Amino acid sequence: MNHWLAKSEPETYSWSQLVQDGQTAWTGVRNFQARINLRAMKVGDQVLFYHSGETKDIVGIAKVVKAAYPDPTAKEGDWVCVDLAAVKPLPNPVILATVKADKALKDMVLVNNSRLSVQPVTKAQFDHVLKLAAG
DNA sequence: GCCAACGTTGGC
DNA sequence: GCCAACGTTGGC
Repeated sequence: MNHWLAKSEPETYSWSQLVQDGQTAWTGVRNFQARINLRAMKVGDQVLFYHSGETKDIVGIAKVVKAAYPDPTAKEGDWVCVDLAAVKPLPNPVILATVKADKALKDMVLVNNSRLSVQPVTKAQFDHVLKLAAG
């Protein structure tokens, strides 16, 4: 199983929206690097849900419920999306400053390339974030 | 509100 | 095919 981090501005699509919807099509990704990651996603992979902008924190865990398929919102170009479902919120959201300050997470893509909207996360990083979130 | 980082576009 | 200019994103 692989682990990922998906980024969204709360104003655009928030974690609470995902919880309310149960699951959603993760559309609108128009970035080559992110597309590679989308295509590598398998059903059952776990995804950290990160809010950029106001709060800048990892707030919940989602999972892939449908692997990459053509993005219906793409007018042109070979873009894909996946379906994500909410799994559970983190007991304590992990803010970006905490991630940055933690040596175990210094290689996270979130730290080094925060603009990438779909990022790979190692199992060690994933587990560490969960540990931080547990308090 | 500013600026750094990154991606994309367009002229050559 | 290179690179400058520009637009966008996101952290501060």
